[in-house]
Amino acid sequence: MTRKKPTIKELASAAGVSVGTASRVINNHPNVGEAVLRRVNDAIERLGFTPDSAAQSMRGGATRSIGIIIRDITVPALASFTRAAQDALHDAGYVLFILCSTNSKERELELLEVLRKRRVDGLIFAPSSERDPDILAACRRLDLPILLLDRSSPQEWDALLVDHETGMGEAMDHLLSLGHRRIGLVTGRPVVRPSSARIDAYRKKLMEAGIDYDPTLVRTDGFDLDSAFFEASALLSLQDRPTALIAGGIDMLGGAIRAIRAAKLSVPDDISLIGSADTELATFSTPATNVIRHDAAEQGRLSAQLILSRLAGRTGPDSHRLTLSSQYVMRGSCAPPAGHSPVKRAQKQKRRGGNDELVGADTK
Amino acid sequence: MTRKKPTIKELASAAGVSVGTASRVINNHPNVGEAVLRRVNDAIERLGFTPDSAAQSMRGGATRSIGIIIRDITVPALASFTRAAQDALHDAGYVLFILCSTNSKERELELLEVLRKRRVDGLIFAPSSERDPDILAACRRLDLPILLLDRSSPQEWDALLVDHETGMGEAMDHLLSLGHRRIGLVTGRPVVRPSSARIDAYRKKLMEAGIDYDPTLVRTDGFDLDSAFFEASALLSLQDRPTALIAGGIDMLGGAIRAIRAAKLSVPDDISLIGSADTELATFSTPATNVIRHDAAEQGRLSAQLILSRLAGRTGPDSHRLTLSSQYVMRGSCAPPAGHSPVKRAQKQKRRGGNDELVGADTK
DNA sequence: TTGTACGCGTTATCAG
DNA sequence: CTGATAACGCGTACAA
Repeated sequence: MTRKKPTIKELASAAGVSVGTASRVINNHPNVGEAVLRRVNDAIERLGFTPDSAAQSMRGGATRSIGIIIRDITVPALASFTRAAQDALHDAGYVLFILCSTNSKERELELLEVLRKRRVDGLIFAPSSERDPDILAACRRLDLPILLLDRSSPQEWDALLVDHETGMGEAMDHLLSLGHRRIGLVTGRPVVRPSSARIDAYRKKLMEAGIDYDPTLVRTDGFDLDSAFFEASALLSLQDRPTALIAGGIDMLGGAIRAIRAAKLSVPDDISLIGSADTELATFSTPATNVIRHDAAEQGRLSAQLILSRLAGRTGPDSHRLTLSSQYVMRGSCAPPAGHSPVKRAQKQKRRGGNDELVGADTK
Repeated sequence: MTRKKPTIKELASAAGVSVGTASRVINNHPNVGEAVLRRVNDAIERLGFTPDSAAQSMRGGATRSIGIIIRDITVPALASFTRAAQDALHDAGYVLFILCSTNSKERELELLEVLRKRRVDGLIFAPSSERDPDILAACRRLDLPILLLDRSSPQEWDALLVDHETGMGEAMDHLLSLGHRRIGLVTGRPVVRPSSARIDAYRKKLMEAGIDYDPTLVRTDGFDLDSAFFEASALLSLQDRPTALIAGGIDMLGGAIRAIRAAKLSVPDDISLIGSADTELATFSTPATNVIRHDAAEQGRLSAQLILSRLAGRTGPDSHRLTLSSQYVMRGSCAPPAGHSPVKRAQKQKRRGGNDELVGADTK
């Protein structure tokens, strides 16, 4: 039974070689004698030797670890993202420090400090604001490759972006074609791309349909479930309340549903509903909820790939940006507004709910 | 703008002191001169100095990091657990390496190796089997404080346990009182406490009710959603299918619901349904699903506390174990079996679904 | 092909 | 109270 973690010195003496030779075997350098190699490998096996990564980091500089700061690992889409990124990084020999910011600036700064101490080799980050100078300064002093998650600025860093516009556009098209003219939108504050992109697409589609933009129908606060509940409730208690509601955040559908229930409304008869991530909740709600879907796991894999490629030596001021598509998935949560002449045929199909679903155009 | 990460040597010379003094200031040792202290702290601020934790680990031994190996961070209850544990550990100055095993033995061994290299100070672990000798050996060679998550053996390690018996017992009592006599149970393989405890409680309650135990009604495979779907489907396609179904795993409710839908059955009229974690899905499903609830976040906090206390010096062969209660939450997913004389009054209340819920006895 | 010796950034010990 | 120095485990020039 092996006791304490053996050092390379012990390994060397056990194999009857010098530490230099032992090190060469460990990192399989070219010039090692046949017999010596076997002897050392044997000892490695016998002692259960593993190089101490702290010491390695100190010598070589790299820690083979990268950090991620996200809002909350408790949000299903973010968990999927993180899981996928971690798996990919693991395969490349990296470990991932997963840190949750709760979308708080103070906490973000604190976590950046943690990562600085730990000297991670890279950072995947979705800051709570794209323009906060303190956060940007803290990032810069890290002096690391950074991959922004769905944040478009600053331009100097790589970014993995989601094309919210397309999915949102398809969703709006659908609602408008059903006859909705008052469409509520709850999302995060527009200091961050996912919100602003959604709002842009929302306004654009309204304009195309010749409908005036009514700012009271767009409520922006946190991306979290509680904010969603609160803001959705506000919309639903308007005297001229919207006939459709879009939850513009991956964790907001639950809050919206809760608000709708609290208002004793039913989906889709009283109000049509669209969510922004394809979760268990969206699938199993009754009726199943239409969502703007994007593949979180794929985003995680690609993020890992992007940052690894950067770590692998790509350097210079040219930043890489990757944009992933989103698509609108129709299920049973949308219908013509009450009092509107219904398009029976199409509606019946959609209302069947559950497994058979229609995916919007941009499927490829 | 601070460039590279400054070393203690640079800090010392910037402050005009020796590295020894600098170090003393950093770790606020008692004997430091008033003026020198100010001078050094000033330089720390100015340079943005942070001690390199790799170097610290090398010197002191401790890495101030602890590892957790869990099934899948994508499972909501596990995400909540992990998040809470991480927050508590963060407050104590530790970082948490979150690693996902997918309940695979090979992967577990691989991840244990990762943690060995990284020299974490402690491990929180829910192994896929309580008795697998390879895993136990790998754990032992880590030579670390280990906290088992809902695993009762081996006894030598601390453990945080969930009292599945109580919640399961209450659930069974409810079903039996409604008149169910054929109750299906899908759960994980009984190589692990959560499964075996559930099965034990299930059998005990049946026996008390004078009902013969029918092994065809208990299906054990993975704890994951797909296994749940598959095993639940098998139960539902029995010629004499159960009138109630318990999903005995924190990630299994979705699979059970999917199976029920695929079988074109409806809850609770055709079949009563009980889940094992209080998730969004359980809350927002229609009808809202009865669950056996336990507080994952609280478990996370307590786990952190337990392992910290162990790290703080508690030593010796005496292991600490903490058991947390579970409780049965009644909502709208259970009813008397079809054809059974219904208890109308009680049922109506439960069927109202949604927010008003009745919590089982053990509420304290 | 192999061994020796130095340095990475810290902290702790020991003199002064 | 402060400064110099050894040691932690490893990789790598450089020497043999």
